[in-house]
Amino acid sequence: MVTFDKLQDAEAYSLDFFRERGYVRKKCKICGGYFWTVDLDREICGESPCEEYKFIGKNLAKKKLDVKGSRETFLRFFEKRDHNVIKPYPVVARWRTDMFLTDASIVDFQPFVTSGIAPPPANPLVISQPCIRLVDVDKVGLTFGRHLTIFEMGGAHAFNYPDKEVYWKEGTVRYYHEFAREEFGIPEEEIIYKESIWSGGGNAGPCFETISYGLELATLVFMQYKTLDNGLLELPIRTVDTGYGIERFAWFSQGTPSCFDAIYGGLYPRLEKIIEIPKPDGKLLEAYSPYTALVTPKASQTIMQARRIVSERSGIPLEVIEKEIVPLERVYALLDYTKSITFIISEGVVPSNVKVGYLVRLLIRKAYRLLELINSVDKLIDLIDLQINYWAGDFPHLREIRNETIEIIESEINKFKETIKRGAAYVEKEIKQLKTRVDEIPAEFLVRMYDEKGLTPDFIKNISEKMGLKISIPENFYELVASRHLRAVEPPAQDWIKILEEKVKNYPSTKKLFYEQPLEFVFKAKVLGTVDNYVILDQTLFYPTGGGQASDNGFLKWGDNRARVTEVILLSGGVILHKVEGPVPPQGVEVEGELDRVRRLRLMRHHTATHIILGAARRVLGKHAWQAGAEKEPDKARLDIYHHKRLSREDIEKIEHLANSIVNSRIPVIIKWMDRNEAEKIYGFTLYQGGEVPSAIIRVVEIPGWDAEACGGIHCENTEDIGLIKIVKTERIQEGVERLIFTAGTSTLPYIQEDEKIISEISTMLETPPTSILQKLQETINELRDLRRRHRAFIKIAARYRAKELSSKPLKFDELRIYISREREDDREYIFAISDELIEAHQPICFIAVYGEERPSILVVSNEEAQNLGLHAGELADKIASRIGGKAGGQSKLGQGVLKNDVEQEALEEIALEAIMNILKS
RNA sequence: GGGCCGGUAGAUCAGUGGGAGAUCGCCCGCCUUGCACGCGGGAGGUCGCGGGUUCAAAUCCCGCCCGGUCCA
Repeated sequence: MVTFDKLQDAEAYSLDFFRERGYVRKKCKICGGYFWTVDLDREICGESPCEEYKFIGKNLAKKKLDVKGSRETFLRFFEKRDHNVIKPYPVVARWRTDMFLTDASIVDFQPFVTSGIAPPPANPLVISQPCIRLVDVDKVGLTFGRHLTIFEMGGAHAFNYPDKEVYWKEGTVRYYHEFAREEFGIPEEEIIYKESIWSGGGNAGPCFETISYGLELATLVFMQYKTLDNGLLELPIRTVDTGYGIERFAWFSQGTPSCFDAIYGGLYPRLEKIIEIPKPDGKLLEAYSPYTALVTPKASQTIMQARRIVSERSGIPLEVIEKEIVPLERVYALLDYTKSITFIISEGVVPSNVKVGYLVRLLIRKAYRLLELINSVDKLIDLIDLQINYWAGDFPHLREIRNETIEIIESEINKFKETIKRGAAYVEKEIKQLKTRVDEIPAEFLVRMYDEKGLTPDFIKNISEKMGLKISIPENFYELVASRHLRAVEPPAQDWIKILEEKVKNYPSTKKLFYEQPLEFVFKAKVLGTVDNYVILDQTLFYPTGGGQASDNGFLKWGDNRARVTEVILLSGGVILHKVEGPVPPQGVEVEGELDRVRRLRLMRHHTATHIILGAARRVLGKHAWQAGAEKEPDKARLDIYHHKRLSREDIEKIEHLANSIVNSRIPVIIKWMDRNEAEKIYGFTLYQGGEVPSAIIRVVEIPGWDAEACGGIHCENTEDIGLIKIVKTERIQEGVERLIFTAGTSTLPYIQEDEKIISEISTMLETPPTSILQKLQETINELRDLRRRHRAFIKIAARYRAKELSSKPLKFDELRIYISREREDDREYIFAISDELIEAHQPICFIAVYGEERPSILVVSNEEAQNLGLHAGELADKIASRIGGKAGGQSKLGQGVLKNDVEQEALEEIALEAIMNILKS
């Protein structure tokens, strides 16, 4: 264990190489950082924002290179120096649980290689890895391409084991130096090595940032420590982690005003046919570009601040920047975003509101808003298509999956348009209201609209300005949003697994018999010990819960004793625990284990069926249909897959047909243990449907020609053993994730029986055979509607007669007319209709009715004139109700309530009149 | 995985505990050569589902389903 200060020791950066070449260590007078240079007069480290770019418009490199040229130069350089070239990994880091996107080349080898669990595919190796970083997404364009959401990181990596040293700091810096000088012709005095500390993903180490002409071209990291709370721990494996900026080398070699010109220069002619590319004066650009080095993409610097700095130093007025440069920046950002979108979607990510799907949704929305700003809102798909064609030469999978990519993005755009449309109507309405109360839009409103409706402040600004309400967007808007989400996080529950692991840490790992003998159900084993009611055996046939497969159940027997095994779990140390009910076998005894045979066979069928269904879904829905989760139980299984639409009846039937055709084809299921790197080479990363697998050797379950997955579950020997696969239900558990619930083999029977029971009961109730229940039901519904309509009509007629009857004999007090009626029919509509008929005249009228048999209701209606006499209908209703037993209430014109006891006409009249008299008297 | 918002007529939505509403669309009539507009009339609803509180729930509370959105 060492302290963090260790990383700042000058010793960590002092190399023989520097002494040989005459490098000296200096302190930057601007940023205060240490750097190495051969230029004794140099006082500034050269890294942005300390210094502006010095290579713009110049021809400093040996040759001009595009991205491909830059990449090839890099790969071939290291290939010639004994590095094996490795193909790039996906940009979606599905082999990792701690991150969504590959943001550095070393990510490909974490955590298994860097931690020593698995060997690297080669050592040393070299790779050009497309990386995606979204942290500075809003400032892409501002720095003229120093920052990109997607870029290629040239990684030359060496893994140094205690017993095998490849190369370390000296070798790394020498390679870089040779590369910069020989391949790009950068003179030694322009190659600066700046000291820095790198830390990320729980690791840390010293590093050099290499700088030439104001541009950082590479970072050479020496990953050496594991970071702990109180210090650093030396790692057994020291990793050389270099990141050469492929696009930056291309930019430097071309000296174009922006990095985007270097990356996309070849694309501009075709791009211009789709959108207008602003063309500021070339001299203006060359004058402006060097000072974009002064922009730092940090949250603390606002975009306006950044612009002011560049304006001051370059001497170009802000108005000119706004008019000439900003539109160009938008096109730059658009190019970058659409490339990121293309790469992510092409790897089968479905836009959604969770996980990586959310990240790509944000990108698509940002690209869409940018297109709106340049009046080309319908061109997103054209740009995606352009990117596919532009990069497909180097990344062929982009073209292979083109149609699917386009369809998913189109669907996402349509969803966004809907959101915008709904949002606009809502905001207009809200602003109309706000205008009556305030004269400026409150910040809280902006935050609420963003949080609830996904509407950005600039969108609201548009609308509110049109409607003439002032608005100012707070600089700390996104902090306000974040603060809305600040809530105390619940501490994680006490982990009982951890406690068990601690208790069994001295036991040897349990021998697993279930992989060798998947169709054996009885075994003998020795009891090594027990913890509470958990039994530890030396070996077992019981499969523990894992990989989404439920555990086996069964019995342990010894002598005349029998214990029921209800759960089996595998602890991280390799010890398997058998949870038992009944007597617990004593330590040292030999037991006979017996599995619940039917349960196990059902689990096997469901597991193999899950692989088959996944293969079918990927064929029916597309390659984006990755597994999002799965669970196999004896009576059913479920598989969650990514998909951007609800599954139609047709989709489901297609999947069922395909899956059952694999069952019928009687395909043997092949299971083999393979070297991790080799398996990835043969099957690709679709192996990891179930998530990461932390080992050098992985177990591959293959249904030849259909599906291959890294999987620890127990499977059928042959697809035909499954018998039948039936999807019984689908749900959408989240946007972009569909859940398929299905059954295999005889587990299907209860579902069929249940359906049949329901159909048969409906059939009986409708008094019609099952084949015509639909028609009969339709007729029944039609009839119901017709009856309802007629009922309403007759109520009106009946009420008119009843009202006429009542109005002929009102109780009168002066000009007040009172109608009191005990109605047997329990129909409120009817009573109201009578009331409406009676209440019309222009004199005080009060109508009191009790209706219904069981729990009679009371209704009191007073017209305005009656209310003026003091006859508050609600109070009157309550007074009457409380006399009879019951409660009521209401407003002055209308009172309602329910009575506990029945009341006849005479009694009702007596009580009601008394109540009215009391009110009139007071 | 968590937070927030919403679900009322075919569509868009109003309705803060006391009778289910508006606009558009639909149907009929009038006006007009015809269409559109205009005028008059009409049909259309298990207020997402289930439970609770209450004399009384579209409305308040709880759970679920569905949709939207933000965050990790």
